[in-house]
Amino acid sequence: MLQQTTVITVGPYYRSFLGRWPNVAALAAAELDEVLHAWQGLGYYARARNLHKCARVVADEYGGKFPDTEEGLRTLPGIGAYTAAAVAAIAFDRPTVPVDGNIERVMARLHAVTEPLPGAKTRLAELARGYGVPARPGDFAQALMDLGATICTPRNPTCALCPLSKHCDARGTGAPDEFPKRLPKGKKPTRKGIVYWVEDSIGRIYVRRRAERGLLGGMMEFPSTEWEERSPSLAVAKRDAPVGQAWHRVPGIVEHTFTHFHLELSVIRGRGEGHPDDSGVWIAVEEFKDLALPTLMKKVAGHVLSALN
DNA sequence: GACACGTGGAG
DNA sequence: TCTCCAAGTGT
Repeated sequence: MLQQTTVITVGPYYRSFLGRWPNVAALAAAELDEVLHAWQGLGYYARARNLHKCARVVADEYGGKFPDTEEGLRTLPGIGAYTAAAVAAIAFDRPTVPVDGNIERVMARLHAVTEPLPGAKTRLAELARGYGVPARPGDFAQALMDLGATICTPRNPTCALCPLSKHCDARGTGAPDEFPKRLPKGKKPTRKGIVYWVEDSIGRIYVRRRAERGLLGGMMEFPSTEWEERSPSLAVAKRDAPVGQAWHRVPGIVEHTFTHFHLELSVIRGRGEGHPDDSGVWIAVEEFKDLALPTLMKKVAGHVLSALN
């Protein structure tokens, strides 16, 4: 959960997961659907699929016990270089140094590394591991991460409180907050599309499941045209609708920004029936809470519902 | 190595 | 309002 996500955001999800699935066996026994639903709003949904798959691998192939080496952990779904090292060090006291974004920043400042990220990753990891084998690997890692999270912060670092300030090369430059250097980011493209909000004779809405892989994988959605640089015309959208007829455009636009592109969606409302899609279901608005609806789709629903009032 | 992959809080 | 970025991983 903490991969690319703040502790504050994760907290409630973590407690909810632990309450509902207190151990690996319980999570392994859960349906992927339940897990995705519980994950909704947390983002990076591949993590939810990996977590679930990981629980099943540990339950089925490791007798419910996690491998206790970095190498063994590394083979599990969703566990990469950082998490394998972090679990090995913190849970199993293995002599290794996980390197997360916090530690990269601390090292970049301590040594005033001018090479920009992401190219500098290898160098920063070498620096973090260059202090010798830590006597208490878990504490060493968490000390550095917490230093980064609370004092050596991305903006406005509190150098006056930093136990390492006298050794910090970036502080000597007078602008420690300018480390680590980063390559300039490219501008995000904008994509556009048209969403189909289709209602049946008793007021239920048509939703379907997205493909397992890729963007919002496995989450539920309202059908839409492709999202491309140019939105299709309304005529084309109506012609290609997977379900529905008697369309009316809902005024306004739904906007959402993903990691790598902006999205602008128009919505058309229509009436329909039937099951054009294996993964499609008709569902009352009141039941949306039972679906794994990503934030984008909640915005769409909110947009349509507010337009009706 | 580069890119895809969400979301919300902070400044 | 807008940019930045967070206990990264998989392809």
